[in-house]
Amino acid sequence: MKKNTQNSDFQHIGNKLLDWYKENARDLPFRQTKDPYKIWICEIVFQQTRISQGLNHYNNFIRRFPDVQTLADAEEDEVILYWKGLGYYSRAINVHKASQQIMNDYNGVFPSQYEDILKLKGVGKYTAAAISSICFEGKIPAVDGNFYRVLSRVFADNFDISNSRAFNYFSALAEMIMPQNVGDFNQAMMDLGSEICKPKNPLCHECPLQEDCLAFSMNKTSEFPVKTKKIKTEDLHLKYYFVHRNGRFLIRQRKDDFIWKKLFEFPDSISEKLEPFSKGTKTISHKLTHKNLTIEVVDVEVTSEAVWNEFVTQNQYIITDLEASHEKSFPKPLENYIQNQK
DNA sequence: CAGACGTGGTG
DNA sequence: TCACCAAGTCT
Repeated sequence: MKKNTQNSDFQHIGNKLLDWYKENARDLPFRQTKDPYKIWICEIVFQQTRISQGLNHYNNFIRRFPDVQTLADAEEDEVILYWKGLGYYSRAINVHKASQQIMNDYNGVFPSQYEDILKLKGVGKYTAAAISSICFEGKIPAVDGNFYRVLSRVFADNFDISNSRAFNYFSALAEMIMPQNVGDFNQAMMDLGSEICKPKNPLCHECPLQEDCLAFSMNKTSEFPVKTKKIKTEDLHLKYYFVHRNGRFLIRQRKDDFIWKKLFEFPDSISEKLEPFSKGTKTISHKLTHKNLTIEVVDVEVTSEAVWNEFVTQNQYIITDLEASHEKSFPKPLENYIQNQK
């Protein structure tokens, strides 16, 4: 406690940040509440996701699932549906499980202690700190990519952010500049990191920390943060069959622990009897963080009802159509393929 | 614990 | 164009 109130040469930095935040905080829907449920959902939605990309998903999610009870009572597939197009779909599965954890373990009351929040599925150290500080006056820095970037620049610190100890390292730095109001401090760091201290071409002339920033004084902001580990991508080839008849087509739910877990997809094989119905093939290229996908989709229009029925029955595929498919969550490239059928 | 997990924006 | 990155967590 005391280290936050005295003996810190750097705490003025945190206070400057707070002053800046009072004038420059972004007006976002989750900024007007301390409801831990809403803050939690917001923190999960915006993991590795820009505000502009996730804002509609956040609003739609809160409208449909306004509280823990509603979310816990929902079907998993509907929760995943509300994550459609957002990516990192395990987040949807995890918030659903966590809502049931809250119902079972905390009688539906969102836990207020950092250690309890941390036990929730899908909630790690960053998110637990954010919820704790914003909703319950916890005094823990919510160290994320913005903290890495801002702190490494302010202190011209070349600690490698790909190192697994980076979280602890930058947490200690954060505590040196952290003021009493940690909730606003954490949110101020996020706003500064995304609006001013951007990865490329930071707006240093607008930055409240400019005169404290060592990287700026050395004209070396582009050299921080240091990140040695490069992402390596591999090529992957997928093949699907768009098996359809009279406007209806076949899908199934992915069950494995590969990409797009629990999302829906097309059959990836057909029987010999269907092969004569194959028409054209379309090739889609789709990039993931770690994979360059090439997806081949074969259009199979089944003009024989007997063959269609046999294939559906033997493989237990789900029959859907353009309209009903809106109620299912598909990977983006398959969603695009379906929309192009119109 | 290093690698996997999505999508869209950016320079 | 394409590598990098954006409010991380899980295994």
